[in-house]
Amino acid sequence: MQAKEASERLGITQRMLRHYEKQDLLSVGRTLNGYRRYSESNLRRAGRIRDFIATGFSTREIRAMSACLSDDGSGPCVGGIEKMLEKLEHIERLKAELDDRHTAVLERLAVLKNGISSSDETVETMGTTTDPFVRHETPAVPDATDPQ
Amino acid sequence: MQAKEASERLGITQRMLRHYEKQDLLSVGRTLNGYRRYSESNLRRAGRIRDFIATGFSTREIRAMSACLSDDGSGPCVGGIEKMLEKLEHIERLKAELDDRHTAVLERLAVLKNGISSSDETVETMGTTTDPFVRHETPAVPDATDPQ
DNA sequence: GAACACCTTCACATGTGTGTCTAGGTTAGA
DNA sequence: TCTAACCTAGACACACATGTGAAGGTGTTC
Repeated sequence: MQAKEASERLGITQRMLRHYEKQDLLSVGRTLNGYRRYSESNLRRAGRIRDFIATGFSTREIRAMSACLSDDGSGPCVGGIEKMLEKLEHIERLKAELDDRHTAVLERLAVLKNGISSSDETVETMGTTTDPFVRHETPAVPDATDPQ
Repeated sequence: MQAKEASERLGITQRMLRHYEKQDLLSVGRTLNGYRRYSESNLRRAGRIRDFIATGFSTREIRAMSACLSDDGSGPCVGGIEKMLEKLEHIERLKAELDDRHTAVLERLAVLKNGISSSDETVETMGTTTDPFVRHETPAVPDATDPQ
């Protein structure tokens, strides 16, 4: 398929597709007239790239992982093991964080679905401008859903 | 504690802490001389902010979620429910993706720990410059670990 | 062949996270 | 009192993902 359809199916811009290609993340075929020709496999890969970027990976990092994560050989990846280990840590932290957020969001939504208009003015949690001095902590609630 | 200690304990720069504060994500107390005074709760929150940013959230998004995820009221969040639902989708997709990547990485590492020097030259998977024309797809492998 | 919708490359612009430098104030120790 | 190590605010700079516009080629349809 050509660029327009690909971008529409992925929900991203053609510009982004070209960007990923330019960053050597995506290798897109061409038709005889020079038009890009996206395959289904291109689409899948592009979608993953998209998600990775949306997850905070840079194109550089994605490129680096690309070799390590390929189905085949390990050769070019050897030098990158430490990098991958770092990344693993990061991924695990992020997964945990996302889990927390996920449940937190669900809980919050549940609350909202019940009494929406119940509490009217709600403290906004941040008090950025108010409170000129030292006392900005919450009473030391330990876990991840604790604001501030 | 003051800025230096905070930044060291978090493993991020003072500049970043100030940035988050300036973006209204973090509300830090001051001592009488104007120095920032970070509380333990500040640290936890800053750590979470850090992870969120590293996970691809912008400060703007984090700020938007801040109200919704607070322990207390739902008031200012009401308008943001759709946004949160979108985010939820995103989060779930990312979690799945991270899971895939995670296992993929683990498998790859396992392979590497066995025969490292076995395969010598390995195809690099991307062939960006070679292959001037149409034939760049992999044979349509369907799932997430399929390269290209 | 004119119109139109697609495609191409190139280049400049913008937003955002972060680095880094400047210029100066504060605090503690010799 | 001098010095070093901390702190502050502000500004300029960079990388990166993206947007956008220019200038032009291709293909289809009337």
